[in-house]
Amino acid sequence: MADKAHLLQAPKGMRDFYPADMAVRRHIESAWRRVATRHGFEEIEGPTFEHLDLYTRKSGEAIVSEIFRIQHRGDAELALRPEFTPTLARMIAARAATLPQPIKWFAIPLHYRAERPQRGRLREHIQWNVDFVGRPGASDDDRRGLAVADAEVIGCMIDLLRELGLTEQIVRIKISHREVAASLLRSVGVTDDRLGDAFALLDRRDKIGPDEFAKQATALGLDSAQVVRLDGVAQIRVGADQPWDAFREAIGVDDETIVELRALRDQLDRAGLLAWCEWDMGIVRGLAYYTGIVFEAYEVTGAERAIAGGGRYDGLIELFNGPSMPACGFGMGDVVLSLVLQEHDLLPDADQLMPRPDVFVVPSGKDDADQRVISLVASLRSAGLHARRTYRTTRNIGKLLKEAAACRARYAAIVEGDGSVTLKNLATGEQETVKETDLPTAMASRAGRRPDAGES
RNA sequence: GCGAUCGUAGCUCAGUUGGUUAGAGCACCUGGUUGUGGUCCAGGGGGUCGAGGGUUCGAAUCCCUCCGGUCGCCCCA
Repeated sequence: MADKAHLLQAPKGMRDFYPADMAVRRHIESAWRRVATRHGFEEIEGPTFEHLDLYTRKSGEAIVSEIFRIQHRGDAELALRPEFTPTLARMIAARAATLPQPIKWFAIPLHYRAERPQRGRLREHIQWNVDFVGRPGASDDDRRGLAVADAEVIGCMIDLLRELGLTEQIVRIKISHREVAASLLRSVGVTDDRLGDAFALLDRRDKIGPDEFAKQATALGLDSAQVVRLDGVAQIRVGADQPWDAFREAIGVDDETIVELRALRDQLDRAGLLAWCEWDMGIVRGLAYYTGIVFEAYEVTGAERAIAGGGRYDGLIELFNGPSMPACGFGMGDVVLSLVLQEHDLLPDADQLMPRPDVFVVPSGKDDADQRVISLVASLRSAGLHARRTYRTTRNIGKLLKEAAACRARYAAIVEGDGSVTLKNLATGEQETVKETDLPTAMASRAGRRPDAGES
């Protein structure tokens, strides 16, 4: 591969982040971190590589075939992580005995999949993972008790959407339940050995159209009356803020089967979140480890892939040799989220997101001003200020001020060379003269700089 | 893994039926207008036309292969 052009390209499906791109990325990541933190989740991180069998243990061949594998000499095969949940389960299983419960953790890791890139899907992406592991209340086996955790997780997700400017008019959280859906499928006439295929078909309903749907449903062994009933199940969509009876009648199963959904509704109602949510039995989720509620966040026009998705996976910690612990969580990737924000004009321009210098220092050209710039910048930085300077040799003050404005500095400091500095407020145009030695303290007090100013 | 489509400067594009050393605007850089963000002036860097091969006297242009982008399929973390 001595191909020079080839070496200049990022590998397929991978992204370069130039400063402007990085500013946008940090904008999203910091919103994730801010929201998860205020909901009481603590940040963790795991290794980028895991043992390959961490994934092969539970995932099907189709998923395993899309994992990037790493073979180093004779060592056991490694995998670039395709998802975070197995790592989370492993970390919890390893210390389950000593961790205070419930465990509320989040992570913002990079994930990898060896697939053909397309809209909303790249080979490397950043995904926010939020998980609630353990029982939210006193230990009991009350099926309704876990709804508190489910609602907290969904509430955190909604708060993030809101934080970035999205509304319930733009995004909808579609909620289903694995067991409820399975029960519905059985009642339609799907046999247990065809349940998996029926779920997959349910998931595809909107994409393949009614005719193809009917054809494939027939292939599952359903007669024409059953196909019609299955189609009815796939199309059940009831706003969560509608009366509960509307949903109960739509799916037509007994109260015992939907007790967890009912409990979830109560929790979401108390948190004031029902307007964002919708019961949709067509939501399936591909992963095998989900055991209860499953949910996905969609842009309402359906133009994009799911913004986020998750659910309850009560058996997974045990599968990694930990204790039996209930768990619920979701993942939200940066790619689809960015697309949706962009479409709705909610992604600020990069220059609005780049860090702003407090002060930009330029020499006047008089006396030894050039030399004084160096020590002045050093003392400003020592005072904790974001200080930049020009590297140009021109003495054209106009051009230097333009440079200061271009990087969105709050103030420009013109070093006069006689021990004084002309300090110009670039927003208002006001300027004044201060002593060079007083500049760091003068700046610190007036730049309105807060300790966290660099983060947001 | 399969299919469609695209690829000329950082960006948006021009480049005649194949015909000299491949262009424009914006952006960027340097300086000037002899100290205030604009305007203006002068100058500059940057592309082996995605890469490699073929046809031809001659290829950005025609053909093949590969590499990427985009959009689908499969699958969805």
